[in-house]
Amino acid sequence: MTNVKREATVDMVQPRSIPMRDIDHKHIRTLPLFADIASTRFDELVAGAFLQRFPARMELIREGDLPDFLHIVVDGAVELFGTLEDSETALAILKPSATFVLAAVIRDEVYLTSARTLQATRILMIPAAAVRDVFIKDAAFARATVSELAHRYRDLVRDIKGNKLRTGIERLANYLLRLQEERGAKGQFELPIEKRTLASYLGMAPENLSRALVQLGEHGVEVKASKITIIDKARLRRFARPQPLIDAPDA
Amino acid sequence: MTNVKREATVDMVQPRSIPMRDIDHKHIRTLPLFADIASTRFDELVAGAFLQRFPARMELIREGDLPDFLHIVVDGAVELFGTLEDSETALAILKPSATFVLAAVIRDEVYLTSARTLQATRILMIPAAAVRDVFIKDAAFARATVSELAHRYRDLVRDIKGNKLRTGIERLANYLLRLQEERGAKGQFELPIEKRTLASYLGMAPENLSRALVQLGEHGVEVKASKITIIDKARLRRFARPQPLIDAPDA
DNA sequence: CGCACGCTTGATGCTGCTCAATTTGTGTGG
DNA sequence: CCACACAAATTGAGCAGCATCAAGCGTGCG
Repeated sequence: MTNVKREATVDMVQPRSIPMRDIDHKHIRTLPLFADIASTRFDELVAGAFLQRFPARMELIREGDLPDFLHIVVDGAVELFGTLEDSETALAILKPSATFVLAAVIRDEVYLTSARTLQATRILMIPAAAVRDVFIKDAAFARATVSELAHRYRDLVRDIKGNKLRTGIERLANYLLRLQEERGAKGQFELPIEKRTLASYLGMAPENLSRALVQLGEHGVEVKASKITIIDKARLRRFARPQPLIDAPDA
Repeated sequence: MTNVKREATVDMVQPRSIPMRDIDHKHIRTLPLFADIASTRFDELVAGAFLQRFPARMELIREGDLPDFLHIVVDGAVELFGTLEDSETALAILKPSATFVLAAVIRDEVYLTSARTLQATRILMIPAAAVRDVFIKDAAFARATVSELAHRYRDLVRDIKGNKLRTGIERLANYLLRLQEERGAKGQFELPIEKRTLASYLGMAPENLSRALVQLGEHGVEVKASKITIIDKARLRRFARPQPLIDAPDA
């Protein structure tokens, strides 16, 4: 269950930092979190925001620190992970337009998780104080925040259920089914992240993920490096027994 | 990790139901969720609310159903649990003044968890539609909801970290330390819930909880039935290695 | 008093972790 | 473009943690 902590291979790289007002923020504006907010309030958030580009494996935040910024993944991928002594475990893999550390920012309490980039990634960083300020003044933003948090809360509940009620290989099988849906239900697709990260997210040792992928050969899956082919979806579903209240049907 | 589902022993008991307007709601009014809400809005919530008394082991809600009410534990205790086929696992143990299914009510989506009473319990039930309505109209309530949800979210994150990074006996040791703090740091206290429920919450089989309690005899704990005595707290802490970012220092 | 249920204890086996060795893949510099 | 260096992935062997099955014990309640 526990993986040894990896050190970042890239230290002290100065990420490029661009003031938000200089860039196109139409896309950000359309995110559910900001869609209904008043324009003046949105400008307030944007005023102090920065879009930063980070290389892969860069630690973005560390658990225990107080939040300075709300983070939004613009492109790339981010891993949220928790540590205990020198073990760590992945709690979530975040893709574009996901926000993170919203709960810590709103409560102004220390981060419970650390975060690192999994690939070259651009992050929009909005000053925490501005978020809390607009949150107080703008009811639409407050409501959107609730909706976002409730959504995240439900994701965590599903994760916990899966972790406690299924075996590792079952979690893997369901993960592959979900991934296939995301990729437009095609039979063949690539794993979007490294296997060791996936293993950590699924709560298993990397060695066991390897073995589990081999085992799924018996259940309609073919694996070649990071290329997954689902040969017999019905068979895989029969093995995985996906369940709507665990396997995330909601957006 | 999985426990066989228990059937409720009490069926079809008609719980006593009392319209909220007839009872004392000063206490409810002071909960963080309602403290800053406008009086007229609070009356709106209370208008359709009911205080119901349930016997032990009564199923209150079932995962997959749509939310009719926001629930608040007035006294007694409630278990939130998730099921998969005929296994189940406890996700949370709720004590007085805890609210539950807030996320489902706000998003108007199906419950992800079921709930049952662990003892005779009174629950305040506020119609879901009223909650959503006031949530839209009252910014203070919206903000309080965020704070509550963010708090719950963080509790779940801590649970996941503990589940993935510690062994069962370590989770137990830390649970006992936390319980002792709640009970005013006295050396002796009672387990507040049945051991089988505790086992499920801690993610272990009831048999293993028994054995784990015996093992903790080596680490400063004495157990007699449900009476726990912490003989040597320093020793127990040395074994448990509690960690603030997992073991809930925040309210 | 006896039955039911929760708890305990023992025996056994599976799941999945750990350690170690090898192979594969990837990024870097020549 | 190739060679090298390093990280990731795979494979095997052994073992710890924990579930399961089974039997016996204690206690509260009808």
